[in-house]
Amino acid sequence: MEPKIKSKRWNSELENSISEEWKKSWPYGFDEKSKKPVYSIDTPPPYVNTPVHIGQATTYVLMDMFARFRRMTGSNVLFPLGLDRNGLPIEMAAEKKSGKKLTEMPRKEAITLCHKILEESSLASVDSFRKLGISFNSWKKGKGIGELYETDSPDYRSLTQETFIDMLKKGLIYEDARVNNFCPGCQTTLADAEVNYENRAGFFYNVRFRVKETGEDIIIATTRPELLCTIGMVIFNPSDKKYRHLEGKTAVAPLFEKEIPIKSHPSAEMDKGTGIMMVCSFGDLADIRFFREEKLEPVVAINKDGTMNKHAGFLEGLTVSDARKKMAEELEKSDLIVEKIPTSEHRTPICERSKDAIEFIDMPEFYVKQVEFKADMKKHAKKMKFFAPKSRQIMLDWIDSVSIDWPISRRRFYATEVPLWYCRKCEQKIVPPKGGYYQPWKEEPPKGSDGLKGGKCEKCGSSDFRGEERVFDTWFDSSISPLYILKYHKEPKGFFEKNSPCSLRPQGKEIIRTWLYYTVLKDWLLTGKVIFDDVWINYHILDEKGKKMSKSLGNVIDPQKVLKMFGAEPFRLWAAIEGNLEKTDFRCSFERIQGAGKTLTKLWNVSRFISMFPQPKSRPGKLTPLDEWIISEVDGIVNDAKKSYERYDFHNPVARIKNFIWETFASHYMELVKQRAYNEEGKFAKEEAESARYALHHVLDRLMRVLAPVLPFLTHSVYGDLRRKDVHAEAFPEPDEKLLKKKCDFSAEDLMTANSAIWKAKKDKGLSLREGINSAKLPKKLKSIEKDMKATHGIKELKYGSKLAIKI
RNA sequence: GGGCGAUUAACUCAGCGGCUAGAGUGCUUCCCUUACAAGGAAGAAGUCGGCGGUUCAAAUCCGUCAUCGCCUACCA
Repeated sequence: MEPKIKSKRWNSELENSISEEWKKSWPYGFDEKSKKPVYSIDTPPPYVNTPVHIGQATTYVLMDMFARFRRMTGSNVLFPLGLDRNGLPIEMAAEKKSGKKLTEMPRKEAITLCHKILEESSLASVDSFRKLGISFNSWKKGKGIGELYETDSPDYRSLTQETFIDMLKKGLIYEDARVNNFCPGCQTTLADAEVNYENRAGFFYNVRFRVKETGEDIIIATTRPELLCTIGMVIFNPSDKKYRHLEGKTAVAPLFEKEIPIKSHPSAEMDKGTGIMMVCSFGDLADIRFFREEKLEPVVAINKDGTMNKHAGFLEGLTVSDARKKMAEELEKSDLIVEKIPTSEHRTPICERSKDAIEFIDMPEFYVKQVEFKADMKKHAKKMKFFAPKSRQIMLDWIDSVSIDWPISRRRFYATEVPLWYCRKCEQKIVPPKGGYYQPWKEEPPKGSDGLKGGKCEKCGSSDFRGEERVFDTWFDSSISPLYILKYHKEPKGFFEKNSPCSLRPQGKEIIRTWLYYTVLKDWLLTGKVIFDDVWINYHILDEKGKKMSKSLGNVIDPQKVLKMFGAEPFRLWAAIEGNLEKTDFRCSFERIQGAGKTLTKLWNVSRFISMFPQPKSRPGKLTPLDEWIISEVDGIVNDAKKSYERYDFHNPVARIKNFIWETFASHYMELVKQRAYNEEGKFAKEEAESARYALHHVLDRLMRVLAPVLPFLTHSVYGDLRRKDVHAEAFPEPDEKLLKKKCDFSAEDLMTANSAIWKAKKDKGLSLREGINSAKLPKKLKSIEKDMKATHGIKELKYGSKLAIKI
């Protein structure tokens, strides 16, 4: 008998030919006319200027498994690909490439440089996605449902602006000048979510102050001596006896001779530093809060370029870090520093993008209200189903730590423009109508804007307008991705109404506080809905040594390299089996991806073996007990896999399926059924052979379908060769309930133990596995498969007892 | 400082109240048996981080300590 499948192993060239086939007619487009329920996946748009690395590729592969599985269970899957092209990362790349600061050139020029970066940005990521077999709805850019979208397209940006106009009118957005995180390098205000902390080396300076009334010295520790000129108060803990006599007295700041009140305050801890501290405006966010609560007048001594201003006296013009050094020197000269203790533990807030130290500067910015919605947000976080459930806590913790509203305006260039104009004469605000894409820095306000009357300022009649120059935080854009893909702006009462909330948000744990949090907040404020049903949070793929992949460490693995070395299928199988990305990080190892390839070879050859036998047209009237057993085994596994897949767990079921293929099926069932399936010597009845062939094909069929989401190429190839159908268009298999409930006489373990004992006995005697044995005693439960046991092992006399015994 | 997670075979990981604790890789011995030598068969290998406790029963639950990660915070 000749197998229908010719080659002896799976190879990645077969992937290429299937890719070519799919290129000609892409089978995964979104069908708007379909009556099936929509299952929507809000995929994370990767940045285009750097290609995705293997860790990200792993997450998209897993998302693809979710999508493919849902298609097989009767959903119309919305699985669009988006590309992120807005914001600081693009501007940073442009600055690096040109060697110039964008903030120091005309805006048009800066934008031209960004466009250049975007044009040159390779589409390596998109190519990787294609080769990995990811079934996004479309690879074509467009505005249609499911088409590839870009976050800087006029269509996307107009939705971003529309949401701003809406929220502004609803009073959910306001403008205010308050002290906030400011990055001197990027020259813009930042939200808390964009600030990271790093331990940086520095010093504790123990500085000598004088008490005006008593003339005594007090020693105050600080890491920011350059802020001495902004000191607002000196405080000590109310229960600290050492300083109690100073209550209400006046401290004199050294060098500046500034007089400030000394008070007791619970936020001063007795065992920190010297137990008495100075509060300056502003070393950190806590200082801001303190000044606000104590109604102190802050002195802002730092300019927005990160240099000291006139309030800093002799430090004026110096950068913050130079000023710190200079101040320390001056204090030392005057013998005002008692001690200087080096520390590597000084926690410094830094800009997530540029890594510059954050300063606190007041600027007028737009804010989205969020503090007053903390309780609502916690309710929403509890409503969404998190996979894994423990990931919910990350979001709850973050909500707890929110203390100020969300500043959304940025003083940068390549991002969505804040769509506003102002009358130059009377500062009347001009708000354009929803639906357009506006660039106020280079356009006049459009007709129909609020605040205009006949093209003139409604209030003063002037026609001289100033366009807003600020842009939005990129998260203000990103947080509407589910609205965009569900066509909120095009069909709020149609497609959106019908198909929201979005079924699934898959994303990394590190952007829970940004992407997930902001999306849930903003989309709820706009639509009144909790925008996601399910949230799948992935952990990270680490490098071979267990280190996080990052460009700076130089340990980034390109998926193209993996594709070239092994192809998509071993990588996909590895991604499913290696670890549980919902719960923990795991490592990327080429050795282990290659190892996954062995299972492909096994599965391929199992298929090849089965392909030798014709598939019976219908189910034989009677199946042998062995065949009934294997069918109930595979059906049970498929049934459990379905339940796990629904919970986004591919790891456990696929590992189990892999084990089933190698052990239960290939090593034991196939060995036992071979002779009967061949039936070349006519030892078995025709019906018995038919039963074997039916069971073999049944198992193959189930394996192909249950693995189709994981191994789209291999299953497509095998199923296509043997069934002439596309496995991806098949339904996910339902078990044979009758067989599943029927109890077999024996278990898989009984069978394996018996086989192993016989093989071991032969081996111990130095016999080949093909040689026969005279007698064997097997457990009674195996009696129903006597014929198969005899034929497989060549047993002449078979007896039964409670114990297993082999005689040769 | 607070929180979360991890610690299981040489390595990478499953298992998370109940039969002698599993898998892959690696290792040892034998075998080209007509699906597969990128294979097959057999095998060695673990006081499940330490210490206490709950239970008839503990990798599994509780407490505590240690080490390593991550998140979070007003450590002057």
